[in-house]
Amino acid sequence: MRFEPKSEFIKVMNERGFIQDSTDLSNLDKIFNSENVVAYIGYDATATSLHVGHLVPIMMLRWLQKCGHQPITLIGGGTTKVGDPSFRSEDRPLLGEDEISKNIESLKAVFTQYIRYEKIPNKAIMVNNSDWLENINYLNFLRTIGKHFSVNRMLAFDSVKSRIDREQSLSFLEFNYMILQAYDFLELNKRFNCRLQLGGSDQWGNIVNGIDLTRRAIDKQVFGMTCPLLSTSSGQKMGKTQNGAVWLNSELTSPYQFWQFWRNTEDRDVSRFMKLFTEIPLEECLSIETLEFKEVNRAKEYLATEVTALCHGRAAAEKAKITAKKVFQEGEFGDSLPTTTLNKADFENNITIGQLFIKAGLASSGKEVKRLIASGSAKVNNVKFTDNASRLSEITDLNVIKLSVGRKRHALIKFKI
RNA sequence: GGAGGGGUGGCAGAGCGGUCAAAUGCAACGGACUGUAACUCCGUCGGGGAAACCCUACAUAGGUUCGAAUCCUAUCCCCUCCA
Repeated sequence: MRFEPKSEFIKVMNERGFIQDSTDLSNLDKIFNSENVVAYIGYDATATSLHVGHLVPIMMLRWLQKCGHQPITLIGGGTTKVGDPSFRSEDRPLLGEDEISKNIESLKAVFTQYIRYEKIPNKAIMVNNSDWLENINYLNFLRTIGKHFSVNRMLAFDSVKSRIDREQSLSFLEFNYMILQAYDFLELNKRFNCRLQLGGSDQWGNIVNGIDLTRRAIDKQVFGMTCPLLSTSSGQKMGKTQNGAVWLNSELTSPYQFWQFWRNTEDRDVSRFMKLFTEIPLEECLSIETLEFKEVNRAKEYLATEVTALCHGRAAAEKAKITAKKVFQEGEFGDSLPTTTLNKADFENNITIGQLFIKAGLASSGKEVKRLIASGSAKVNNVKFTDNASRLSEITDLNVIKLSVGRKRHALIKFKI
């Protein structure tokens, strides 16, 4: 028997493929259908930016708001100091205060891109769990919260089980993480009547603990819903490129690179990604599945532009699209290619052209440049570059040059006397 | 506290005196094929240098040896069993 959601939100989640797991979905649907619901997602400030893997839960929250409900974005300023051990084989390195507060700012910037925090009735709330975690009284916490947790049960959760099974140490510090996250949920319920926690499927254990705690501590029913963790159809973990993760922060991954990432989506994933990462109407997303290959290829541009527009704004997305067109179809330069400007010292030292590849981020070492030259994949202004000994002074046009590695990786070098 | 096993490249995991910048697999990068796709196949994969060539690396610090990832000593960390 298929589940037919009544509420707008659950319906969207369901048909666009957001739901991996949910507690009591039919009841949740009823509530969504009759009331305004407050829901939250939480992210720890463990990295300088979020990456595309984090995007799905954020999109869930965005839809939630669109459907008239109220989102809470929780920043784990407190829990970051503990470290989530879920599905990790080793302890996380402990982050310092400075780093954490820097990361928090970056997180906020991403959230505000997707979610509205002002001027509408159901404007979102931003909270930081350090507000209530920092000053917890240990004994008091153990007696009121700790008593609701069964260690036996905690050990049985998949998220830590493999760690235990493999006899890898799980510090007491990290073991407490799920309790703290559970406590967050309870706290948000008390403060804002928050009744739903969203998250990636790796968060299931933590979410369920929060639900149980809220029931035991204050006898209220709250809900959890997780989305699938991203992977491509060929089974790759998603969001990785030659430069590492694809970040949502434009300083770390430029809009052009971001656009390129989506442009290179596999055929089989285009429709699925449209449903998850854009607001393109469902029918249109579904129609992709029946397209001929040539049209699928066009659809990837559409996908890339829409995802980029959400993340970096419409203008940046269009610009990235135009650059891509120039670079790939016309062999031209394109404004939003990664650009490096040379400084005076480079001229004085008369560095080698090979070094330019390193400066442009197309190669990580001189050795690599050599390899690229040897394989014939390094190009300067679309001409195969073969002479590793050539130097800057041999460049005749001191305006701008394009460096390329392979067919896909391009960068510009600009000159400034 | 006692006995034993182990710490190797981004990861996994061989090597156990020289031919080791270190097998193999994964990841990554490049090429062929294409559609800026997937699949498959091929190549590359510590760093500096235009090059000759040089420099770091097999937990850390010493030692033995012509020569050590490989042997010895100490230290740190992880695991197993016993108490």
